[in-house]
Amino acid sequence: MDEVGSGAPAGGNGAAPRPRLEDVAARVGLSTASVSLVLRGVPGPSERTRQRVLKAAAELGYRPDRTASALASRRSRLLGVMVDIHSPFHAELVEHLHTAAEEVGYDLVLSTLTRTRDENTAVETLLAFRCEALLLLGPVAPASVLAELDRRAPVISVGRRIAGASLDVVRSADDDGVGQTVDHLVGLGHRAIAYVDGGKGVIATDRRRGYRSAMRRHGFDAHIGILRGDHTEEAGERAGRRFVDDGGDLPTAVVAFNDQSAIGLLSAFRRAGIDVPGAVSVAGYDDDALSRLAAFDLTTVSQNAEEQARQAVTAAVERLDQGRTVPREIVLVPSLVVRGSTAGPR
Amino acid sequence: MDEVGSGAPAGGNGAAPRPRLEDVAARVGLSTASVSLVLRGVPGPSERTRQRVLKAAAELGYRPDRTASALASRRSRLLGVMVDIHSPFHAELVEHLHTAAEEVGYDLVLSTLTRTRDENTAVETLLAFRCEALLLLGPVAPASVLAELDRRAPVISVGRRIAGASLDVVRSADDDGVGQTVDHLVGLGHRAIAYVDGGKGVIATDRRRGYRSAMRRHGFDAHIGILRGDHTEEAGERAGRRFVDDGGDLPTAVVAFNDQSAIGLLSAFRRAGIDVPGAVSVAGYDDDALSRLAAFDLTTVSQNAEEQARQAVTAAVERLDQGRTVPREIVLVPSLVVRGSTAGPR
DNA sequence: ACCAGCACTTAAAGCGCTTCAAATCAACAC
DNA sequence: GTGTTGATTTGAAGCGCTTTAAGTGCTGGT
Repeated sequence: MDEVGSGAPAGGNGAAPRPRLEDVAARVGLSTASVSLVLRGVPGPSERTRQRVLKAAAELGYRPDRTASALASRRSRLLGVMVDIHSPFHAELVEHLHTAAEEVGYDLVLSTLTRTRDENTAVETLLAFRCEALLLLGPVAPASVLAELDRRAPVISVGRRIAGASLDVVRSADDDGVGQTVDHLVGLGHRAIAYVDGGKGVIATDRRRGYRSAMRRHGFDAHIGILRGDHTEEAGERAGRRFVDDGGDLPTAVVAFNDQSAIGLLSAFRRAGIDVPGAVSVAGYDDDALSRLAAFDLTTVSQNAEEQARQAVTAAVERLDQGRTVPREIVLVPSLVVRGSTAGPR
Repeated sequence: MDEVGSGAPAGGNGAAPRPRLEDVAARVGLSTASVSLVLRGVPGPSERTRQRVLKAAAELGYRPDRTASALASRRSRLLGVMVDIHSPFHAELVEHLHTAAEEVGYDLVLSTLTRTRDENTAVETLLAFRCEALLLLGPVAPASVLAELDRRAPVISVGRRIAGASLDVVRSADDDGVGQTVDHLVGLGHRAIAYVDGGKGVIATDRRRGYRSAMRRHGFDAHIGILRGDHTEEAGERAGRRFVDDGGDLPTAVVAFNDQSAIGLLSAFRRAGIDVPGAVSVAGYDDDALSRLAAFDLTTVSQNAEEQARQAVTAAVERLDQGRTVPREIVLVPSLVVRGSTAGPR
């Protein structure tokens, strides 16, 4: 690549350099120190000064430079969030994280997981940005790795339980959630209730356990049936096709690891002409946006994304601004959301 | 909020302060200048020095502080990306943007649009991070606002045409894409082809125009039928229900603004017992992950997310490192992806 | 010996902002 | 007048890194 340009990070065209604190200070004939205080809302400056500074800053279109202030204050006021950009549930969490963070004066930095970007890269990026705490949405890394990471910056595991609990966790009781779903189906008269698994993560393990123990609790050990799967629509669909191809003894209800899987499952059924919930009931998990669509109208479990986001931010703030050092685990109670994809057995 | 803690941005627990350039320098008995050169791969330092520095840095677990280097170099090497976190298509773009940016030594900062976070906030956040260029995915702001923004930092509009073209645009020919879809349906024998609109944005306008003109081109003016909608699954579903409720003269094919809408549409049809593509064909736009699912198997239009991402990054680099100042518009040719949701009319 | 030329290194001046200790000032009490 | 006090304001020292002009040694040529 041949360098032709000036290398200057100039604005679009003939951009004037952005105004600095010093420019604002000069305009009102004060020191940069005073201007800094006013702009940050620190008590001290007189009302008159405050007004003049604010006016001058507005006139100049001054925007503080985060980079510089982070360096000087040794505080970035940034929370790093690791998300799976393909997950609707994460999208919802991020929405709420944004508002929760804003309320306490923090900003978010998002780092996404993709096919070519693993948890490690994502987290290192966050750290390079000097995020003060890391909110990891459904991390997959082993507990030991996360514990190690926690020594670099407070880590909050969102949605996933951590064995030794050496770091903060905000999650909902996944086993309970699936248990409620099974209870609901049993209440409708189902016995042959199958489960489409979510893979090897801790979250998947918990939900699977919830299914298993609920089935046993109802004395349906013999009906326990778990199909391999993961967190994608594709996995749900594959499971659906397997059911269809098997023909014979279809279960009367299927519970999926999450809504994405459930939607794949449901669509596969309907496409094969199998009525849901007429012929088979389907339930998901997460209560994500799609599950609410009338066309899917999926019975699912709400994890209360908003509350989880709020608690995660609170946990971070406690660590950062209130000196908490002992780990905390916050377990929310999930709640079943009954919609139209479940009904009595055929 | 009562401040209890030390306010120190300490790591999880008894965290040692992260090593600085100076620490590495001290360890090898060199100046920070030399270390900086080595670590940035600038030619100059001798091979021996290079090795020793690298070794020391590794041993100390040194990580450069972006914040500081951005400040010092007046270059952040950051590209700001504004995305709709609920859009599967954007998710795909982001994936490719990541790899494209990495290849040219830039990093991405994501700023999401949510119900409570508009384009303006998203962009200001990006600027506060000192992003050197702004890649806006499907921006909705008026051209004048974007042009104004372009004076602060080069703006690349991705996916959306800009009237006066005073800034860079990377997009695909939306009208052509929808045109191809209509041609395909006409080829299958359809005449009554309806369209579910995407709202008021420029992209929606272009696609709508593509539909209209293709219909006219085929002499089907009388069959032109446009239903109100937007970019969500919900809109598609509402449109689907409207068709179903109307009963009577259902079109034999429906083209939707995007895949999300198409999936809502298709699901609404199937749920109502209307076979797709048996009774009605459905087509979408974007070729996003869900459209490929066998259960939906949606005929759609590929915008080539990868190429768009690559071009967008290239455009930014040209602006930033190669001194280009005249705007460029790159229009890719979309390609129809025929799948199972379209077939001959009933 | 002496100097040019080359290959490395580094001192030092910031980048734009925050932080405090210290200075300034007006108002007051003696 | 003088000393005090509380309210404001500010000088100056960085934050951790980049950058550039200015070294420092060496080599080789003469």
